Amino acid sequence: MNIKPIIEHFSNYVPLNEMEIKELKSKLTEKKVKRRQFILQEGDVCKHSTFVVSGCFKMYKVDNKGQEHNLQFSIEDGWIADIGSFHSEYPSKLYIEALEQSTILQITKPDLIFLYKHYPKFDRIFRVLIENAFITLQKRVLQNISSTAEERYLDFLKNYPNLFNRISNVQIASYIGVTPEFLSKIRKSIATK
Amino acid sequence: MNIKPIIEHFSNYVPLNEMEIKELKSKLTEKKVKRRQFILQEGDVCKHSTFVVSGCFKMYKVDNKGQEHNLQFSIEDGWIADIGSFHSEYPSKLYIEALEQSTILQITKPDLIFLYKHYPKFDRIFRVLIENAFITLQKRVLQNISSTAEERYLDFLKNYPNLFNRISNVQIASYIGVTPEFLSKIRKSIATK
DNA sequence: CGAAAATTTGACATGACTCAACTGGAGTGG
DNA sequence: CCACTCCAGTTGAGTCATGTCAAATTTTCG
Repeated sequence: MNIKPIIEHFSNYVPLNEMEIKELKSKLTEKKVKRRQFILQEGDVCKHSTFVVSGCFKMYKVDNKGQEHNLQFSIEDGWIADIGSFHSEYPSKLYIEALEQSTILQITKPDLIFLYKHYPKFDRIFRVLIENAFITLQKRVLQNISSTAEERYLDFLKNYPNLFNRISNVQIASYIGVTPEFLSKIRKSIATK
Repeated sequence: MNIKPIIEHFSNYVPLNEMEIKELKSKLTEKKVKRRQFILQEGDVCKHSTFVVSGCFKMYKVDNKGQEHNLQFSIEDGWIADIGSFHSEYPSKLYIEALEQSTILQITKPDLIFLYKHYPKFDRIFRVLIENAFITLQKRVLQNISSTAEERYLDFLKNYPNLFNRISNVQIASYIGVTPEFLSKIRKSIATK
């Protein structure tokens, strides 16, 4: 199991000592996931918080018309989980699906709580991680309520330059909240400028 | 200074001991704020994290057409701050304004960091607080990208039953991302059902 | 190679915005 | 207590942004 990526990831926030690394390692499980494979499906409780070592995931909701709405993408060095379900242990309304062949490291809630309890540094690390995620999400809400679809698309390209050439426009459309057809028209209109 | 509300608020997560209460108290500042008064304006760094003891606030962005877009409301027992600006110490793009005469308790970033450093329990508490805020915000994003304006309005009424009879429809419209005129039409259409 | 998915295009429908006008309180000052 | 203003809310006409559906074309990946 290669835990180097996650150790380096944490070290960006607070360096871990030997003991913390050892304990963390003992709680992590490595998994290989194929394209189109799910690591969470609607109705299941989200049992793991997932760190992406390599590959790409989307988390989305399916509405009552059967349409998918992307809430989040995660690539290497990112996290993905339905935090609401993970903490409350209620069934999730979301899906998490691999967009590419991926390698992940997972931790369960009891194991994470063990780390919080015995190594308070993890409280700190995850506080900062989620603060950053919160800030990102807040920007997205502001954009949703104040920008046109074209602006949201251009902002997506700017904010995720390493993503847009890796996922399909269908996925981007679902993320910015428009139909694929309309995104296609937006792209055409941008191109002819 | 009445710090009882904030102590009880924290105790919902983790009980504080005497020492922690004493230190917390020494870091908090109480303020009275009048209706329409700002506690944050665009261009200023958000210097305080604010706990609302009583009253009501809105946090919003003004777009380049001069229109306001409400990002968040906070009433008694809630928090409000531009967390991005607070942590990065960059100028904020947001306003925070009192909708009612209010009483608040504020803490600065250095004081909060002092608490984090010496009383790790606060890392825990604020991790949980922001996790909850994150979950709430995630639901809102999902709604924005998957619901009609009418659905968003009905959900607002359901999710904030103690708010909708306290703020104007102009404010609600700005929060759910429609014009006041269109909200008026939505309300009429709902009423005639 | 072949099937499935992604993308594009066009005609048409509708949700939501803009602007301007009007109504009806809730304060406020004389 | 009246006249006045100010703001929230409503209404309607016209417009624009975006969605729907169906079909043709291209790309991707197994």
